Amino acid sequence: MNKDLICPRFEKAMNIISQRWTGLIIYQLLNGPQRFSTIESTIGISGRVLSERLKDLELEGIVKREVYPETPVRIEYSLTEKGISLEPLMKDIEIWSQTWIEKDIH
Amino acid sequence: MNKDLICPRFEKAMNIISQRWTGLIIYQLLNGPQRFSTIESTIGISGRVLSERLKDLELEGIVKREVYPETPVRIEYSLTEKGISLEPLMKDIEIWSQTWIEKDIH
DNA sequence: ATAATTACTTACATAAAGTAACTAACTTAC
DNA sequence: GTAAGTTAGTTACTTTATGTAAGTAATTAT
Repeated sequence: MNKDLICPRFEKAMNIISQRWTGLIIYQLLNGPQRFSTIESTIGISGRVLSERLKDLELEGIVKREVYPETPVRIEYSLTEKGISLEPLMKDIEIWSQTWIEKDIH
Repeated sequence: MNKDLICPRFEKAMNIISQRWTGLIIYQLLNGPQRFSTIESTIGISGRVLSERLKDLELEGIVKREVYPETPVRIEYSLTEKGISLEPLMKDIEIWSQTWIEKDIH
């Protein structure tokens, strides 16, 4: 009885973006390549879930992982072209939040 | 040690949008007012969670609930001005999905 | 030898979501 | 008038996701 089905591609995109933490990780990586511990402390995600999310995002082709064998090892996460293509979307959320979300919300 | 903190308003907005099902509910309501059972079957959410989400979205001022005392009762959910203001964002996700998500993904 | 660093992983606890049956209020069919 | 149907939920219970805190591997510094 439901006339208008939801486009599966839209649904897939929404599932990626709307997974907990994913948006903040991508937003954070728009500032340039970053290491695990930086992302972890900046957005306040647990290491367990960050590790999981970065793997998923790598599989989706949104995030790229690079190893620099220094001491201690440095691993940098950055956005691929596909990841960077999400920037306008992130900016939209930013702009929306500035209009519709109150200043004093914690 | 983390220079760039995340803007709390952005974070709040992201938390709303990125909560599971929220995006699809809003997207669905862009087609106009709809009743509980229609949303439920169109996006494939469980009644338990839909009920919860609609309450949250009403509290956020994004969704409006209206009762029509017919038989059986008709209750329509629709977007407020704040809700409608999310349309450009939804369209961006739609456009992004058309470029970056494969056709044959289920 | 001990401690420190980074990028994880593991085991366990808690919170969120899915499932399916149930309810309230009313109407229509038998 | 009793049973069955309708919508918009709720409730109890199960499964899945996330949080927490400790542990690991590789390497260097003290």
